Amino acid sequence: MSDERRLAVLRAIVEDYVHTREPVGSKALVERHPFGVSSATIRHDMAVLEDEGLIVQPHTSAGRVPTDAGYRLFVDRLAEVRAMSQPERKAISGFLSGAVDLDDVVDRTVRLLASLTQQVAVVQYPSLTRSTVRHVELVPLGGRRVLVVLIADTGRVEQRIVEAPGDVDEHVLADVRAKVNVESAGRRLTEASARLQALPDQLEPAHRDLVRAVVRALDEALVEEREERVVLAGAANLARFGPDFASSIGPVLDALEEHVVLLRLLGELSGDRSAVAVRIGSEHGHEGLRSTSVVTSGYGGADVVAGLGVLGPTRMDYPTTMATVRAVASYVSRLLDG
Amino acid sequence: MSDERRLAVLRAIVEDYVHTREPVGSKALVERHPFGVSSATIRHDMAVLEDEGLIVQPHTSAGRVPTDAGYRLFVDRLAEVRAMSQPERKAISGFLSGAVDLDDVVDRTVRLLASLTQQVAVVQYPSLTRSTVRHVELVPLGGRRVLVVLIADTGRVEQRIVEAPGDVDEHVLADVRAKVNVESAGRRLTEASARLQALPDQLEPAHRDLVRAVVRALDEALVEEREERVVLAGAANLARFGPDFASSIGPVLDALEEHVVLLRLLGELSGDRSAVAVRIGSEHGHEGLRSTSVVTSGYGGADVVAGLGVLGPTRMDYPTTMATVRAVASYVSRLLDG
DNA sequence: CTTGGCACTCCGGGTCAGGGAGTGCCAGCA
DNA sequence: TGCTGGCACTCCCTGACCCGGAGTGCCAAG
Repeated sequence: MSDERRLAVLRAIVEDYVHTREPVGSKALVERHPFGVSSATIRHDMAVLEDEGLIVQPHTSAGRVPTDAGYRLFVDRLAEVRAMSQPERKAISGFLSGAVDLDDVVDRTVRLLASLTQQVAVVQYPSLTRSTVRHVELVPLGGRRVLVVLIADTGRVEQRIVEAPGDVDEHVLADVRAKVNVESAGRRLTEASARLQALPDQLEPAHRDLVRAVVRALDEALVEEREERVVLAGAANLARFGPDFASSIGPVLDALEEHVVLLRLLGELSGDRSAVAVRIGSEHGHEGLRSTSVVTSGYGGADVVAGLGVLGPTRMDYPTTMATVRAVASYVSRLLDG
Repeated sequence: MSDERRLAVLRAIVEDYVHTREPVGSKALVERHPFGVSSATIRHDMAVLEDEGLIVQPHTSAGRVPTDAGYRLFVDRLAEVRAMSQPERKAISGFLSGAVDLDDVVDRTVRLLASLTQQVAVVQYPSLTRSTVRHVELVPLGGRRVLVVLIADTGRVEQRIVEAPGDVDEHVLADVRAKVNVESAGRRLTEASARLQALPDQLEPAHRDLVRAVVRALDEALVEEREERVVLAGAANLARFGPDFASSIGPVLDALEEHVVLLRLLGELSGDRSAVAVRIGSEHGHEGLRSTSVVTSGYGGADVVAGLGVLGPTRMDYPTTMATVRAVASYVSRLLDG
């Protein structure tokens, strides 16, 4: 039994199905691919592939369609990741390099991904946890209110307004600002958080409550990560996935609105975070995303800080999509490093 | 010709159609509504209403469906705006009052609107142009880079990083900061912008370039308004609008992603900006939104600064939707004022 | 102005038959 | 052992057809 040909058949089925969107039969297969054997032989191979759970037929006497497991095998062993052409690379770097600030980078990235892949794109904001504190600024807003601004080295800015226990004195605040910066500037966020915890006790009792309030606000921004923002684009492409997808569109939109779900998808990157990861159909535990696949990659320079990716039908062009995601991730990383 | 009854018929058709989602015929109409006349009479009225362009029949020998003009008349003259019940009001204010900052207010508002109306909700961030400057902060980031932070009285914060012509001196920066604040704090943004333009010339030539860079950054944030952000939620509800809506879902998602379109919808508020406005079907010029209606209202306290609203099928429950939008807008306004 | 009656239209669902695509199996062959 | 052509079978899809129901427009009479 030619193990090799069977895999070639699987690959052909995946490719044809992605292309035609219709179950592919043995006859059509031998016509389009030079296997050098007859359709009967292919039928035999198909029967075996079906036994192995890699393909199914929607009805008796219909062509075959890949299962999630089939796509998985295709991705793991059969797909040659397509290389991007020179013009494509030019277009990507050109479009991204026009960005003026971090928000703009994220915005352009997500739109670029959506339009290149014609799927739904998701980009996570560079996470705070892995980056370092560049500066902390405290701005008196009058009365007892103080604006706390945290600037990370990724260019990300977080702000909180805190209510001090009593009226805020300019000079005291300047003093606190200096001390907070000494403890946190240049350090990893988690480390900064730890050092700040000890800060109130080192100061005069009269200022402790103010410092506690400030530290609490910083801590929220530093540790809680609750502001793990994601941006998405290309939701309209869902409608282009075809009529067979129409029934899933509601649940998928639902899932897309739950940013927690998206963050989980982006966060669960295996081993090498900067590699492209693919999760197919039911592989990600979410019910509403059963008929979709997600192609993700980490990005953000040497120390990978966030994820981006696209979501499309399980019946997607994996090689091209993976190539695009990888290329975009690498360009964004380069951009943020520089 | 009983003009009055004809309008009652129109109202009944709208209400029944919204409820059943199916063309409504003369017979079903007299069964459900106590007109006190026979179906033949109603048929006559319907023929007239059709002549007037208020209703149409999808095919010969089908029931009638309201046209955009029919809905328009319904909204303008026939709909009693439903009052919200006490528990509903409680729920709204309760949910909104838990917000911790401006982002949170906007976020909660849009989600609340979406879940109350089961439609797509849109909320515009309070606009900068109408508000005043609370404070401008300049933070040296080391080397030639300066972070410019603009705080508006709405709680909104804008930041820009500028590249100074040369290395930045702490004291010079403090001086510039003080001068900038004198010129801008407490003033309308447009006014602040104007005054800042003149600032560079009043300073020592050595600092002019730095000041110019800072002023340019502020001006971007102040005048360009390019950051007119909108947030939306409930896109998944599009799938619930029914199968007859399925074909429009793609174009609508497209339109939703073009924030410019949404801003236009929210911005075009007539006369009394705090009143509820309704735009039906083709009334808003956008092709992709032909089968949707938009219910909007301004919000943001005495000086209305932004818009919010919902988007749903033209076949929507206008009275309830309008009541909800009005209630939410008024609660958010109260919240931001306090 | 309203009403009952009537003829007419058209949609939607149900049935039915035929063609096509695809399958599984088998016997024969290299 | 593996490949092949042949064959019978299954099932979907399409189009044709028919029928019932809901709805309409019109009309003549109250």
